[in-house]
Amino acid sequence: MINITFPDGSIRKYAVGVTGMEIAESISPRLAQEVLAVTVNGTVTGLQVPITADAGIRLHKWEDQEARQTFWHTSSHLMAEALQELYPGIKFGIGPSIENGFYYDVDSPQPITEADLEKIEKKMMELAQAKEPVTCRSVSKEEAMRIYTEKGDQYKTELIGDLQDGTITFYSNGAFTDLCRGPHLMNTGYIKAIKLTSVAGAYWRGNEKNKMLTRIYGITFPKKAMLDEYLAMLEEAKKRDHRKLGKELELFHFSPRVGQGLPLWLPKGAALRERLENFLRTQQKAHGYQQVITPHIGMKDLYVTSGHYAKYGKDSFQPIHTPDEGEEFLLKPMNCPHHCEIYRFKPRSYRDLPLRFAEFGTVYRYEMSGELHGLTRVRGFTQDDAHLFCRPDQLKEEFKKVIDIVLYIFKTLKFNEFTAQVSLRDKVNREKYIGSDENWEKAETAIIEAAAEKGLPTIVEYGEAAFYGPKLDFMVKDALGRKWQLGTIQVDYNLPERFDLTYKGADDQEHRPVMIHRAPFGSMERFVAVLLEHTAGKFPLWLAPDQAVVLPISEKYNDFAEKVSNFLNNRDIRTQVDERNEKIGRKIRDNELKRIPFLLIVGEKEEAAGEVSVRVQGEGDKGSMSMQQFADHVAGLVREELADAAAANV
RNA sequence: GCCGAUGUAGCUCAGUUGGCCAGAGCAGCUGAUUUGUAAUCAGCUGGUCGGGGGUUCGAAUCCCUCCAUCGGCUCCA
Repeated sequence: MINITFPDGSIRKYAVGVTGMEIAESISPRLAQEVLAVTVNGTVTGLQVPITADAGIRLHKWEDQEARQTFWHTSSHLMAEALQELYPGIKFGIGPSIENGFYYDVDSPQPITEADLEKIEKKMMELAQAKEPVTCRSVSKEEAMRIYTEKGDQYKTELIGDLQDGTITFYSNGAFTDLCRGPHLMNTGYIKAIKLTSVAGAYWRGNEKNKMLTRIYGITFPKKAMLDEYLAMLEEAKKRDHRKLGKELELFHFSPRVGQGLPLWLPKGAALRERLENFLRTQQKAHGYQQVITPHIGMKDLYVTSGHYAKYGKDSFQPIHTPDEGEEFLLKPMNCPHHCEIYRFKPRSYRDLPLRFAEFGTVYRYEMSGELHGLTRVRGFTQDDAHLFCRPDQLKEEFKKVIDIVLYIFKTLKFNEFTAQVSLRDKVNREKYIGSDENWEKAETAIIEAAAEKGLPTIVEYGEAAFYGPKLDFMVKDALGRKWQLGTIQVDYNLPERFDLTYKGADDQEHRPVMIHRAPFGSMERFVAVLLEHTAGKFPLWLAPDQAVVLPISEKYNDFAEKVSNFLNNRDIRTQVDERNEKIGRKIRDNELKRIPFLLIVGEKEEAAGEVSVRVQGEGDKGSMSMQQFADHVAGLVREELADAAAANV
């Protein structure tokens, strides 16, 4: 007998070799129906796998991520089974579960397009309804290799080559057998709803130089209703797409004549951006930053010195030549070298440090055409950049202060769900980075310690560092759950060396400063994009391009409406008048759709009393109040929005 | 850049197997209406059917090519 310990601490005895499913059945038939996977001693496994020794277990229902991952992983095998039947000769790459669903990379003799998905879904459904059991067997590396070599499968043999003998397992469902670590569902019958979402190309093993395979994405559910719900959720998310909202709310526009990836900010978008910039400028001023301004181009040599040219030069916009071809300039792809030259303007003393140079610097990068994406990935954008030059002993404190600014901004804008990612060098490919190991280690330590001391939960990613130093990146998701890097803070020992930056220490010796690169928004473009998707265009009051629109009942009250508008604009409440010759219902509808926070209806009553009738966006009529009362109300709300965050910024 | 899909008026979309001067709603303009809390009525304007080339008696529709967009991959200083 073996002891099985449950999460609540209770212990039951079972025969050796009991499976997760048998345990579930022994507890209740209902549980046995709902359970999809089991964690045994911390490892998720299939319910069909025998347990041979004392163990702690947790049974997973759909609500648990572990159950869904197992469910989707089996779904990818089910899809593979269907594909194998429909496309004889097809070869398989990898087919994992992902955050929402699964995919399988395949190399098919005949092309598979979106038109084929329905056919594949139908076949999958057929196989699912057969409730084929999923079985597992261990094989030796030699045997595994032999099986796939016989099939002439270059993909699986390559994968097996990287595996250790004794750990190799095959999973089968119906006629399909796959090299796989598991875990899997008991059988394919759990899968009741199937949607293959898209086909895409994907390089084998993620390497651009390898063959491109066909990746088929899908998602499955144990109930039909859950699929419908999921699809409805996707539809909702599409409504929040910043590209759609940007058009509807007249914030920005892309013109093919200007060029792809080069956004044109419309008046309302520019107003929004200006608010954000002013907000940050104010913060930075309070934190001892000084604004600087630098040109949009610089001599090529500047970027050769910084090392950026060697790294990105050939993939960038090509140099601009002077008419006599004597000199070469680059469109500024980053601000750091310019700020280094500002540092070099005069000899610096240890007493001057830290120096904090901030600039809303517009930069241009030649992103490959397929990488462009709305405002989140563009070729011309403005960084809310700053470079902090400090003494080594000031580094950690400075870094922590920057974390404070980033958190303050996220808090104010209610980005409550973000991931703080420590981006370090690739563990193997050290040649992609410049600078000494010693400096890299110092920089990495500074970041990790500063984050820890701020109590900031972080994840660590290798290979995500900038080529000159490690970063702390703040990632936020868009409406469809895609992660984007917004804020970034970077430690750099390299550029100060390359630009030979020094300061005179108290010891009368020259010393090397450390540099912090930071951009709390990341870029104005990307930040506005993510903000749009988070708020669905309902910006906080302090940011709304128009805070109130006055709606006269008829043209007779246009003069009074004008008066109200002037009154409010004089009190810094951004107000417009809707003077169109339309019925009030129409004006309300149109301005509600434009997400105007306050609509002020004025007619005979209001004019006589000197009042406005207030409607709150999405909430309807709130009754009337005097112009002064309304102005006070709005000012109070704005103060609250900004003060809340200030209070949190200890 | 790579794989796949899409591209019709400022916006959202119809356009049967290739066949009369290419349609609708919204927006815009003009007029009527002077309106009380989510779309007043009427008329008008507006389109090289993404660009270029080809097939055909005839192309929005079929083929080639380029451009742009969308979903991925790769990349992201």
